[in-house]
Amino acid sequence: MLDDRKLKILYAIINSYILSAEPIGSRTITKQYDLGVSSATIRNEMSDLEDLGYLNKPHSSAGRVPSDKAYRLYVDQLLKMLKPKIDYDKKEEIKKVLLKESREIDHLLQNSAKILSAITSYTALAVSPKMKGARIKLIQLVPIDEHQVLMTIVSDTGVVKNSIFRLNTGISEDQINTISNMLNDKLKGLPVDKINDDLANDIIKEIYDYKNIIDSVIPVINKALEDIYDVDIYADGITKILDFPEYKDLEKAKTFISFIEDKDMIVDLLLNNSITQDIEISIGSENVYAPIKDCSLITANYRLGDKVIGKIGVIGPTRMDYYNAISNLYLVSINISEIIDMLLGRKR
Amino acid sequence: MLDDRKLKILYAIINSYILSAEPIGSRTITKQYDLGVSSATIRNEMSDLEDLGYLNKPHSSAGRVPSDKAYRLYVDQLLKMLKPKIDYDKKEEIKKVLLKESREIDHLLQNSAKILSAITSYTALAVSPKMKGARIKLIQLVPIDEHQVLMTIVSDTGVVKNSIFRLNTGISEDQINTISNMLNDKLKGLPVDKINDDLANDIIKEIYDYKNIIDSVIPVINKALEDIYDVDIYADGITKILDFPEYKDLEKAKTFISFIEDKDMIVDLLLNNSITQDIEISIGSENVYAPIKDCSLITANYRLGDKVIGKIGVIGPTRMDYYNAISNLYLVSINISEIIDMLLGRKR
DNA sequence: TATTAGCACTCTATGTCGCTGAGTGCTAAT
DNA sequence: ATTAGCACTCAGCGACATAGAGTGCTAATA
Repeated sequence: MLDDRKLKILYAIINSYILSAEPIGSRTITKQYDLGVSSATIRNEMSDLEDLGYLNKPHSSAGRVPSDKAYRLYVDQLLKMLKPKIDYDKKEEIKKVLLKESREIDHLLQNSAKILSAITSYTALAVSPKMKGARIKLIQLVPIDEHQVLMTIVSDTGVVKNSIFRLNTGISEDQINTISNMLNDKLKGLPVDKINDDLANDIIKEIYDYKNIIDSVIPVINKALEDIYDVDIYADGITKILDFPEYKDLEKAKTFISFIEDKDMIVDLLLNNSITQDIEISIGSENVYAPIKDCSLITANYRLGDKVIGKIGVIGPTRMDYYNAISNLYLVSINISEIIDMLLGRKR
Repeated sequence: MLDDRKLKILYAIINSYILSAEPIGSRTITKQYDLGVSSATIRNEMSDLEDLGYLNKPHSSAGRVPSDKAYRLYVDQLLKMLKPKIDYDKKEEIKKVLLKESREIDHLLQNSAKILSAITSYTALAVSPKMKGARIKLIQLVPIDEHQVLMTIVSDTGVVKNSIFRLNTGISEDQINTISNMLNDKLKGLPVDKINDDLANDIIKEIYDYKNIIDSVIPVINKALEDIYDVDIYADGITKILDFPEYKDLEKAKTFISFIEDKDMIVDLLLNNSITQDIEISIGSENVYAPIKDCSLITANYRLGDKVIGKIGVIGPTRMDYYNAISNLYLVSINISEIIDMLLGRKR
């Protein structure tokens, strides 16, 4: 559809615009790129590219600015080129930094966001491992004092969840332990989302003696599981967006930052898109949420074994250094997966 | 030192300026407050107040702006007036909202920050209970699989800390339990900051058989305790600062937001000042940290029983609605203490 | 003696005007 | 098909005038 010259010109404009954030004129192209044609020709081609929807003009006598469609073309091309190139030296460099302070998954993700934001100079986001599809590895009750019991649930994705709850009926340590063991036998290995009231009734049937206690424990477990679905968000470099001239407008900046601060939005943003691709990119108007309709979001999966359990991403202006962002995001995501594998062990 | 009329004028200026954020002229005062004197008299008094350091002029032909010294006077007065007035209806109203979603301390604090920011329209900060001075209520080890052990530590301040660690030497469930019980016997009730290497040696001496395992557990405990000191920060309404005209300057806004995002700074800000007073206020230049030298920070303690275990605060421009901020902050802090008492029980 | 009316003066904010420079788009020549 | 040339457009910028809010001083007043 686009002939070679148009493509070259379009890429030249995109590259220049990514650097300068200023509309690009025909003379700028002739000066900076040796395309062997005059500025008038470039002008004609630019006019065509505008008609085709790849370029926009801020006003009639200004230079051109790439459209979202142009970035899409550019990025799709870039992804193809990038695939085989992994800079292993850089990956190890990042890994070294990550390993230094990441003995727990939450630290790991926080640090990943930090380092990613530092390398790319865009805002970085990470979401903690999600429980959907996870299995219970351990559930146990421990008496803390006469009336308080600590419940701990560990998932095979490495998430640990504690709840302290009160029991009104006095209960002995032995009884608690019996129940704890029984719950563990029943629930260990089960997918988290398979635990429901039927199962609870099952359990009660088997040990009717403890019905009262079980009855009070079940809601605690359910609440805990609810909480466990409630993933955490790690953000870093939120204010980086203020460095870009397109966010000199306070109202825009405020909208953006408020959006990033809104946990529910970000969870939805990161988890409610497809996870088929390793790297997902949504550019400007492709984004569902209004506050980021002139941003680009790049996300990558991280895994435990071969199962995708979470995401990390960068978000910045559509005029973003996609090459840098994509490649570094990819390196960080690989490292996260590797380190999680290390922390949780290969056997599951 | 200040006669009654000067004081009235100063208060009038402060009140007007808090509302308008614009330098206050002598005529504004005569129009809005009935002081029974002409604008010329006000002008003379304002000139005196400026000489005394209570007022500043942005430029020679502008109105006056209160100095930090003026706010200090105003706030000290306000605190005296405010002390006996607690709006119990409002307190219960806030409590109702807080109770709805705060079954764990972290949610409680997050929600407190949220509601506080919503009521005051300033940025709200809260710090999770600190472990300094806390006692260990429970420590236990649980085998998860052949090589992994979950360690859980519960403090009497309601903080629960989990660490999953690996043991290279194979070890039976019974052995783990024995060690777990022993550690619990030894450490339960001890102040967290009393746990050190001497104690570790003590333990090893008593059960030399398990030396290897104890040796590998001790560093895990230490690391966990380290983490446990590492309090969390909850912030809400960070972008609220952008609503104030004094932060229309992007660079200033960026500095502020970056500061709030810097966890270490905020921890220091909240915990490293005296805790003698229930409400602490630092105004503008009284603040140590440069990025908030034109902000005011108001903090309140929350308690478990009679022990101060954490802080919550609001931060906004020095031109802040102190009355609203102080009284609501106080109500929220009382509620936090009460709810924590409920969650953790009165018996310790 | 304290207060006030009156006035000159100061300074910012705002709006207007014209210029400049970068850029486009068209036409005619190559 | 390409390009030189030119008229035209428009944002950005500085210069300038003006308005308006406010001060500080002086002299009159109670």
